[in-house]
Amino acid sequence: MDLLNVSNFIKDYEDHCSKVQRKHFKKNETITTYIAKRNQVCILVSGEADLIRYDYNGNKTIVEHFNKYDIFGEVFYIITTNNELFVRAKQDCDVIFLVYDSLKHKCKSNCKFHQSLNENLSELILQKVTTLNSRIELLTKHSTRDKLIGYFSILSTRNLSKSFKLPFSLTDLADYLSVDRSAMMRELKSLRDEGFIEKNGNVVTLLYK
Amino acid sequence: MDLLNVSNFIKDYEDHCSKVQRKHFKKNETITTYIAKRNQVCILVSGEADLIRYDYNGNKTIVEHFNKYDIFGEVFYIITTNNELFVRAKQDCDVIFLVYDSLKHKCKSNCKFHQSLNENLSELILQKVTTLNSRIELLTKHSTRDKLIGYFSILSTRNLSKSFKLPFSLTDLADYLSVDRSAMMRELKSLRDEGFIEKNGNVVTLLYK
DNA sequence: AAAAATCTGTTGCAAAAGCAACAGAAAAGT
DNA sequence: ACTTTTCTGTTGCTTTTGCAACAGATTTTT
Repeated sequence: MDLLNVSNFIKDYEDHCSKVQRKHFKKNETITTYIAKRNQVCILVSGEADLIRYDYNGNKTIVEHFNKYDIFGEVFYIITTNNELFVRAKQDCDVIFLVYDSLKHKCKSNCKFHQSLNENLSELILQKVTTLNSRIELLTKHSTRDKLIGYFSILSTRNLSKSFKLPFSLTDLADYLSVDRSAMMRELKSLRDEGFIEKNGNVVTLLYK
Repeated sequence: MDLLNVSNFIKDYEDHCSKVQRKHFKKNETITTYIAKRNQVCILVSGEADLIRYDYNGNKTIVEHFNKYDIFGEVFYIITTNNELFVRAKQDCDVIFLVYDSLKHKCKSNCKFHQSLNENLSELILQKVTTLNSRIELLTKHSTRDKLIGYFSILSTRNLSKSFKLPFSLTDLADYLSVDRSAMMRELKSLRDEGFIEKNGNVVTLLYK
């Protein structure tokens, strides 16, 4: 599906349908907290945001990183008491809030946008599955080095370039890859020393192959 | 959605629609290999199966474990050349094969089952997302011990009991949790010695809380 | 029933990751 | 422009993980 289409759908949907909210968030604000049974689906219309989890030890994990038109929300989660999950704006963001159950049933005004969004939603969810699978692939790598290389090659592929900007600070990158920051820094240094990568600020360039 | 309904839908769909295949597999047979652009969606109708990945180092990972009515298939994946992904039957299995694109468009006979399956499919995909998110939660745990405890409490919750049967051999469990087998065995021993769990064969009982 | 293959449990040693702490750089807030 | 906060880069030390190897138990195959 074309991203522009999503945008148009959202615009139309918003105009015709109740149960849809659009909100603006400033940098660092909390967009939503994952609370069970809300059935919440969110679409990021502009900006960037992270889904963050703190577990019972206080360990922070960046579970996902969201860009324009990514969907997120508590419907996708089994909420347990051991975790606190919330989405934080990394820049100013616009977000559409929907209720999943209300999508499945027709709305009162029987609007055609309802059906359209419904169809598109399954496409968006499918995209989410592929994203999550890539994430799992990263996390199952056995070493910090393999995680770094794996993540870099994802970014490289996505940017169609050997050079790309990291969407995270290094501190956050460690939380995303689920590794110790100091160990990651060490590995990053080795990768540079061994000539695998180049790094200037938050721009990384792959030198291999 | 009720599982029985899925089953009925599948039965009806099969009877009315082309582009649907049902096949039987014996234990240890390969159900499917993930090859790009196939657009394949599979539904496990009976039996159990694992999605297995071998990376370029020959490292084996059990990416997912499938039970009755789980869906899987290459549509959910971005296939890279570094990986070999396939699904292996752990017992005799029955599997329905669909082509994702053909689901989105109406079939020639314009059958009502098409639409029904389509709707249900989005529900099934949503379920998949929640499963994958639980998996990510497991994999982001920092120690082998936390992974074991986390996995055990998932099984315990799912079985509504402090006791449950592991669906894996210990060798496979290590590949599923993405840890070294010997390290896992050590940790398992400590958990037993410290009185957190009990283990008889492949039945584990949680003793805490 | 015997042979082959796989799985479990264990160990010693090597390598990697985690922890804590700190100083300088950079960014954000006032 | 100055202050405060966060981020980067680094290190010494400890703990955990990974590797390789092996023997006995269990399961599967012939």
